[in-house]
Amino acid sequence: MSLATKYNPEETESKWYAYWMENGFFNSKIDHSREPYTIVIPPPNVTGVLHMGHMLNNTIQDVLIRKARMEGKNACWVPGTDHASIATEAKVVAMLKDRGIDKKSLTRDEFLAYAWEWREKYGGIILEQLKKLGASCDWDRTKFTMDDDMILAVTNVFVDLYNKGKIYRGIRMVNWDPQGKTALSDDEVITKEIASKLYFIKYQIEGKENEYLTIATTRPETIMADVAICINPNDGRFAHLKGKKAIIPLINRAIPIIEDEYVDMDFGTGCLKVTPAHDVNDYELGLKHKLEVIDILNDDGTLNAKAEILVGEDRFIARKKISKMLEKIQQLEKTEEYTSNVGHSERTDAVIEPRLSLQWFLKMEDITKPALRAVMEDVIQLYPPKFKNMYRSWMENVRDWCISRQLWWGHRIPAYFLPNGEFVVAKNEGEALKIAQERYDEAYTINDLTQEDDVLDTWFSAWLWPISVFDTKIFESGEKNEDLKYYYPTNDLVTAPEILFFWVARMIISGYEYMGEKPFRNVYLTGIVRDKQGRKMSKSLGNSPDPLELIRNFGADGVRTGMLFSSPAGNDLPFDEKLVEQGRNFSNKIWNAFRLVQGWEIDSTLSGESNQASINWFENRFQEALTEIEDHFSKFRISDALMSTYKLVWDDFCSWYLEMIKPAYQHPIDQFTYDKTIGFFEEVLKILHPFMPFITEELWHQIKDRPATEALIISSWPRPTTFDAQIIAEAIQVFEVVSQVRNVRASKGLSPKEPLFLNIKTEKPEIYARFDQVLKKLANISEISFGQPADSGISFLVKSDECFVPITGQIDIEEEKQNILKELEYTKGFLETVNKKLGNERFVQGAPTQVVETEKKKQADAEAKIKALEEALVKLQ
RNA sequence: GGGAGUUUAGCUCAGCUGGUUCAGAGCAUCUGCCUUACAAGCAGAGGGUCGGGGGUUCGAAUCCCUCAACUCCCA
Repeated sequence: MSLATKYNPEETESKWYAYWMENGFFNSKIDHSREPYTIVIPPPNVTGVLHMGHMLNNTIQDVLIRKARMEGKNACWVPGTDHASIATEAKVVAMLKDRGIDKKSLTRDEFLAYAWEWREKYGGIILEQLKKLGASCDWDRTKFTMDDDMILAVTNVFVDLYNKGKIYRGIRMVNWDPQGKTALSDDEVITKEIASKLYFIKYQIEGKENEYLTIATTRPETIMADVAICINPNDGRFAHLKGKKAIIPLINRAIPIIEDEYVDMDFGTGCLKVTPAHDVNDYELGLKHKLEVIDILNDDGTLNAKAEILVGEDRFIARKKISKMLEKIQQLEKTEEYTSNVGHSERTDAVIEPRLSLQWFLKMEDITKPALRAVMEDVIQLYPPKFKNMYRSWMENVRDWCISRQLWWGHRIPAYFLPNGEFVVAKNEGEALKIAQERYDEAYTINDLTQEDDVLDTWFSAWLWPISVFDTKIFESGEKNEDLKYYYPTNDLVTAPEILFFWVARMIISGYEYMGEKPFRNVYLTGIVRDKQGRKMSKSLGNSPDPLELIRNFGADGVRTGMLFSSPAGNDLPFDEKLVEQGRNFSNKIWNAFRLVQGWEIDSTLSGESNQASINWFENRFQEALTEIEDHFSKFRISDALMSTYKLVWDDFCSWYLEMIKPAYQHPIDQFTYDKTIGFFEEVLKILHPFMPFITEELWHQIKDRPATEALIISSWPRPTTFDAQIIAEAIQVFEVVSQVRNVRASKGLSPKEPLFLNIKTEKPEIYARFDQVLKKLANISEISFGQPADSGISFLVKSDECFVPITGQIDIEEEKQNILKELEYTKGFLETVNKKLGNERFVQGAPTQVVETEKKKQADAEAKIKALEEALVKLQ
């Protein structure tokens, strides 16, 4: 035997991946004779290295794409990465810091040169890692959201939407990340519950020596930005304060006391400090009452000159100091422990500062409508469908999308400011100048243009992905190229629910806006990979295994199946190394099954007749399983499809079929059975291939030498046909007898080597006769007889067939009696409930006839069983 | 505060329109085996009354109500 007893994946994997690449099996070209099957990868960001979430997500995509390829579809999986403005810029800034370079000392172009250098060096890592997993992407199509043509696409979309009046510039309260020094969209903010304090601060009433009002706030450092105190007009407690002014402590500025029903009389003290520059609600209130806006914070979260005191201090330090200062002048009445929800930057984890700034927005109200409808009407199907609710609530309450970011790394906004304070939007300087000259002043030159410094939100490029990976020109010309016509809409999108709004919804929006058509048919939402304690796997927690290490230890096939064993759509995957271990064991099982078959000698003079029943059974069983597997796939139940495959291979093929037809040691096998078995093996390898591409391709070529045109990856998926359920049921009956005989041996301590007699009392002896050889081999039976047994022995029932194993000496008659009595009692009880049902007229009349029929059959079976048990009991006497 | 989801064997999960494919699977556990394909294995076994309570029905894991716990989304 030339093969090792243990499968060694490392060599196999690199060999076959190279082979697939060399033969261009991953590449897809337009072919109108075949149906396209397209997936665009959720572009991992260039800063990333492969993590467990990617592993799960890309394994699923690879399973889908490989199956489609085998089904004869023109499978096209487009890979790529996105530029991840914030994350990448943060990495580059950090890298520069290590080299002793301050970002502020660089020009934009100098900084971008470093950024590109960084991306050249690290940007491709994650794609290389995907190859280790076996991902069969069309690498020739690899895209990056900041490729020249992709930038142009984004620019054109911006200009187009601006010209349509959908993009505007406005002052808004945005989520400011003082660390990243950029605005964030609402989706990039994570709210966390933080234990903080509620500070009760006394404000003196103007002109009254000893009269104060008290406000409660979690942010005492913002009192210097207060412009009013607000009370509820219905609040009798404060009626006397109407029209008066209060004095801000420490800086002694008088501010009006205003009235608005917005104030919650039950919360805090009922007096609300109004700070429009630093709170969203206060900002709205400020607009309503036409209040002044005083912004006391710098973009890095330190206090500015308008604060008058503590200028230059960080906001959190200022908070502590102000608390002390207030205490000193006895205007801090008290503090209370308080849990508040505080927004944090998804990228930098800095506490978000609500901040007023001039930003670019995309109007969402109209543009989202077709996208909402598409999902609600299942034109685009979400798996699992429970996400429809979430999708709807988001789309119905969507706010305008803040698309500008105060960063350098990204798509620079194509807006050009003019000396007269106006701006024009155009795809390049030349166009912009032309418009500026036409609209404002013929005398303008290129030097009069100053381009907007901000870049666009990363998602503003990613939302075009299903279109732009095929065609970047359409956004300019409106003409679709051939690729786009052929591959769009794509078929399935596999991604995480976390980015359902960030990304999926926006792709749907842009799909309808620019193609008038959905970007994909199905969206499969994977769960989050968690550790055993249920925590999300993350770099900062250090609770994530290294995926490449896992692949080294368990094989890519093992890891792929391990990830899929327990990951129903939309459900989190509690990761446990046990899972990939199970995957590895499965690889090994398949490997060894092959070693067995490969070692057989063939004797062409032998007849395979005795194996005919086994072969027949497996053919039908395979079809049954295939039908099941297809059904699972059609519902995106990938885990279940894998489990059905797993059981077919391990239980049916290895544990039953191979054992049934296996020749005795050092005996040859007949040609017919051998050929059939190899045929089965090949079919099994095919259905395993999407899950375990490497080992299956290896064994496929171990079976025989084949040219590249016959590689497994491009072989054809087995066609489901009808199967005979009767044949399968009969085999199960025989298997059950085998199990029971083995059980008798185990419970009586008999050696498997000692042959036994078996007597079966049945109405259908032909079933057992057909599997005569199998029964004898698998249960080590020397002789099978039918009819009434002469001797006493151990008996058991399989359905209503009564089996006897005559053994002498070792039987404990009393124990046997007890066993039979126990079963008899149970069966009688069972019969009673059935009889009760059938005796109930309302049941007989009300229930469907089929149900009544099965009850009658249950009755007959139970009666037969009771009779058989009673006879067995008599025999024991 | 509003909304959604989950709760079935030790663990992770299936159980579609209420009725034998209704109590299942895989893993784990226990027992016996190194039987020349595989100890990363083989053979066998045990284990849950379906979160609690109430209701509808001839019949409920499945429908309704209620309580509880957990998770997520939005505010």
